[in-house]
Amino acid sequence: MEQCQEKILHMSQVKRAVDNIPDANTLQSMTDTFKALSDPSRLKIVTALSTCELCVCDLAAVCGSSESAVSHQLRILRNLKIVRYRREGKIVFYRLDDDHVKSLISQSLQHVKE
Amino acid sequence: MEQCQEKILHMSQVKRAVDNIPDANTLQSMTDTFKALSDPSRLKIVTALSTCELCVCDLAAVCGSSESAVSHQLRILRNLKIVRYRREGKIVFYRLDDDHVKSLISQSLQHVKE
DNA sequence: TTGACATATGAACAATTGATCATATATTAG
DNA sequence: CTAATATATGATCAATTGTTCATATGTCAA
Repeated sequence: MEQCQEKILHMSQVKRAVDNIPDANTLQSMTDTFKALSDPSRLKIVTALSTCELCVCDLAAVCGSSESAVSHQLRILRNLKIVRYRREGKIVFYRLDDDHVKSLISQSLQHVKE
Repeated sequence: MEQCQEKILHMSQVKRAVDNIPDANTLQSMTDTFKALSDPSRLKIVTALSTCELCVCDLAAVCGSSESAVSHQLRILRNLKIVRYRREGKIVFYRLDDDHVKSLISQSLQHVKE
């Protein structure tokens, strides 16, 4: 191990690679975003919302899970600014927060379809 | 709950949303891809590899973790076709498998920078 | 062949996570 | 106000996951 640390094969590339890694906070936010999309229930919610806004009740029907479970997942997505919501009376409508999320979905779709 | 299932607020949207959700296998592959990027160690590896190819030894140095740990993570990334490798004597060089991964990284970076 | 080095893998353990159930909050109707 | 409905949240528990350590494999040099 020691030896290996000392004779890194491509020092300049390693340096460049290290410089290219985002700072710890940014990296953490990025992994949080990916983690949010790494659960089938949440990905279902997000892909569903990529067509139009939906309320919690509808999302539960779409995902085939309980409203409580959906609500828990929505909180995670909300905290990560992946979804926004607006209240209309008793109903809360959710939609995607920005277009980057749509991009993430479509890129991953293309990736797995190869 | 029963009641809610029966009076879905926007039936046509729900139908459209359901139709837009990829089939189970595709969805699983997508979540696997996101999961792969949802770990700080693996995201470090991937962002490092987005600059140039690197060997396991270098990646360990870049990530500040053991070569064993890196190797374990690389296997996961390999299985998901996120990275490729080529062997040159004793050294194994890793690089990103395709450009979709780069896109995923840059999109998530833009997302968190807002 | 043997020894050294780079990488890979298996097992085990600690930490994280998603679902469930019960309960709480928010809004409207009456 | 109270009742009903839609959503949110807290606690618990089972399942999953990343790291570590030990060991195995693969490659080259002598």
